[in-house]
Amino acid sequence: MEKQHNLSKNQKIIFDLIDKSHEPLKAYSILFNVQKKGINAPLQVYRALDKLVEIGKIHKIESRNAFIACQNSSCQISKATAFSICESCEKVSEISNTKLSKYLSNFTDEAGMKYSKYNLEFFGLCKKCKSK
Amino acid sequence: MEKQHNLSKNQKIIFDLIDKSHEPLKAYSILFNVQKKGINAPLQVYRALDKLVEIGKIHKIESRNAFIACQNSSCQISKATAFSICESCEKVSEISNTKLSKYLSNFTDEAGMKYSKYNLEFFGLCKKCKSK
DNA sequence: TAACACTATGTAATAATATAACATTTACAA
DNA sequence: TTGTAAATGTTATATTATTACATAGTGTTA
Repeated sequence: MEKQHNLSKNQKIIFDLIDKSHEPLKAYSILFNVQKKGINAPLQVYRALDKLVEIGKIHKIESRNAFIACQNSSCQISKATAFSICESCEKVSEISNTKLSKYLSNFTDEAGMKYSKYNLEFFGLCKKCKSK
Repeated sequence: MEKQHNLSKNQKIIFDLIDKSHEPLKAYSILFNVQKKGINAPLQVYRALDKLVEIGKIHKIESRNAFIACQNSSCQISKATAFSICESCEKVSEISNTKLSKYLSNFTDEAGMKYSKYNLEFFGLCKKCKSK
């Protein structure tokens, strides 16, 4: 059983916005969009984002400074994430591939270290953009 | 044969600084350090960084907004990078593991796409920090 | 060598992303 | 009901990165 996290008011507002979006959202674009709901300051957004990332409801796309909802019900706690990013249209998809995640979780470096946490970003052209 | 890139004056100053450093450097810390050499503005730093990243002499650690020199003579052109990052002391090492890079370069997603470009960041505790 | 294209530089202003510090309130378990 | 952790609200500020415009250097080729 996953731990149930009851989102607070701000967390819920911001999660709902990100979850409904079909593209990664940036912090200040989120801020702009939630101002009518009484969230006025960057810090309120960043605090909610931090918490949502921490509990695995959203992920940060590091190379884009943007946030998307987790597409993968099984990674709510894990911090092992993989994405594909289209360099033309900026579409981002979360990759949930058991083989890949097993491979990376079991990866052992030269010093014999394993890492349960990782973030992988693949770059290329999505199907649509490729066929243009 | 790799293409030889003759670094310009600013590029050389900034590359040398990063290359000598034992830790990733941030843009404004670089700026501070090269002011005595006549580089006065952020843009001068960012332009050099962009170019150095483009030609593969340095890499950006996305999760840290910092730059390190490429440790891997064979990735001067490739944009396929992997790093381990210690969450305690922030030590960053470039991983050059042929198996890993082959695995990732050959990875095919659900839609049948391959990606020659990727960035992977592993997080954990380095040996030193683990034994504390 | 002149003309051209391309790359790099210099400078000022500003945009975009993120955090510090402090006061207060809410949720909820002991 | 009291103590504690989490969340909120607000202001100010720090950090990271880009736009816009003017100038200078480098290398090619006519």
